Amino acid sequence: MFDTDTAHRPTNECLKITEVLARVGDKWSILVIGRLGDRSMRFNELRRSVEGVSQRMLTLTLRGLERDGLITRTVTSSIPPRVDYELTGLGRSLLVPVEQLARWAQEHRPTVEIARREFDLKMTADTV
Amino acid sequence: MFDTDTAHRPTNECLKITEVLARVGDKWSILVIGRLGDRSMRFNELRRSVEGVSQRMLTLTLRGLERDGLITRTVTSSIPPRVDYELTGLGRSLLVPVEQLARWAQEHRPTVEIARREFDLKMTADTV
DNA sequence: CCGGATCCGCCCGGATACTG
DNA sequence: CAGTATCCGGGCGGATCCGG
Repeated sequence: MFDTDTAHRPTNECLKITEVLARVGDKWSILVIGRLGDRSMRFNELRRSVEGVSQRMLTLTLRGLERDGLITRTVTSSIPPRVDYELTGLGRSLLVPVEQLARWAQEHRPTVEIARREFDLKMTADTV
Repeated sequence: MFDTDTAHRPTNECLKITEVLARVGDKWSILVIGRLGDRSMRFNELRRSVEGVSQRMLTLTLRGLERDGLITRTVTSSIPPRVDYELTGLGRSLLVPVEQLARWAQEHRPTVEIARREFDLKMTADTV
């Protein structure tokens, strides 16, 4: 999979896709994209909303998303200055599969947590 | 989003989901899951297939996936020993949204790359 | 209010060597 | 073949201070 043909060309497409997924896979990116799904937001508004993200990481994440054309950054030169972030069309299109993934996570989280506990129990049992 | 209600409880569900997504977001996990989508595979078979993954990382990735109940690990004690990895039902269910994400990446990769180049050009232009 | 710049701890992840 | 153990360098990410 991750390829159109079943012959499975090893690296060609796959690596490129990985590169793109690297952005999505990033912890903060998904959360930020999720927050911007409803409406555009300002920097500190996002900062408070995501909660747990440091200023540095939020900045870097936003830069990355902007670089990939997933969000726009509009500066309003006023005092105090104002910067709004908003999903682009591309960003909104990404929202669709991301939401599906989120739904999967939400739906199967209990199952995963049970599996984790079972696994951890077996491990400690083996060690002891 | 990432929440059932629009009231957006900040941390409760969201953090848990992030925790689950952490596994999916992992670079190797997605690729391994993708490989196992078709059929079960042995360790070194996977190692060659994924291509780029180190032995250590493949081991860690497989442990994580097994811990989360996404794959099974069946040992056949023979000489040489044989270990097969296979997707569980849960793992296969995850394959669905992951494939959608992969499709998105495949479909929009050119757009993203163009955006990146444009962005980088603007940056260097500003710096110079 | 929105960042950039810097310092630095820490963990990820590769390389290597060794077991069953 | 399928790992575990160990070492270690690079980069991620937090904290802090400063600038517009």
